[in-house]
Amino acid sequence: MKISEASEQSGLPVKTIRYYSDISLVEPSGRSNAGYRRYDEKSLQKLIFIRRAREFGFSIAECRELLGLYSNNARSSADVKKIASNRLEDIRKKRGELQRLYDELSNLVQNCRGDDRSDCPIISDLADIK
Amino acid sequence: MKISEASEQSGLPVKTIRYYSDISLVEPSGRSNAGYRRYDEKSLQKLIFIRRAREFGFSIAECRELLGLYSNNARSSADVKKIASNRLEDIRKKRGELQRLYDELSNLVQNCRGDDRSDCPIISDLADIK
DNA sequence: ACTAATCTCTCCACTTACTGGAAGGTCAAG
DNA sequence: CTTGACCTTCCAGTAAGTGGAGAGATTAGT
Repeated sequence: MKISEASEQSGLPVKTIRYYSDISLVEPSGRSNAGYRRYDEKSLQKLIFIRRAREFGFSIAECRELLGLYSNNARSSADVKKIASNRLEDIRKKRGELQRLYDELSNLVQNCRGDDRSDCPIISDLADIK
Repeated sequence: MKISEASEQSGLPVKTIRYYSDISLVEPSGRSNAGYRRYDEKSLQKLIFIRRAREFGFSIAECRELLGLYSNNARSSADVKKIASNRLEDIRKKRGELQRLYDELSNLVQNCRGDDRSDCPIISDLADIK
């Protein structure tokens, strides 16, 4: 199939698929006479794999690693679990930070009258005025 | 004060302060004969303001906007509240996505034995194998 | 006064993960 | 045979900095 069909099937933009080809993350299975990229089932599966992994927040570097494991039947599930656990830990941290942020900011917004007066606790707090 | 002291006082790296100067976000109050950036109390306060706003996840563009409001005594607290509320909405969304992600991924990790066998639910799920 | 260490300057390149656009080649339909 | 949709490569830009090179300035110690 051509790149546009691979795009439809995988849910990735054409540009992104080309980009993955450029960085040798997912190479097309071949090229037509005119130089058009061809994708077969296997390369399509890899694209889908990457799309999902990216949705899970894995970086391109991690995707590359996971893809290696994915293609390697001799992999151990321990290797995969390690990468996923690291990612899980990242998410845990980010979630905590985000929550703290949310609490602080919503507190500020609630204390702001939101009228046409110029005194505003959001500005004051950002400016660190005691 | 020189840039290194502004850095200490504001909690921003020297490089970042120079960057903010380059993009005209916070200009130094002046330059020494030798061309060294000088920062006074006012410019320092702006740097601190920006650092805190960035910690709250405001983009540089939003910081620029907030800084305009910060410096403008004729601002209305409604303007500020609007920007902050948008940001709050972003955080709410991101928080939801992150939570969903966390649940899915932790489910996968829990179902993975993590031994030296090659079958692994994390890989299977990413590959979208039913 | 001299020297060495520490600043500071500008400029350039690199980062992540793409996205947009220009210029040009290819292919199928009417 | 031409039109329009597709494909190619290459160049540039995004956000928000970080890192380093090479050169000038300042400061501390002798």
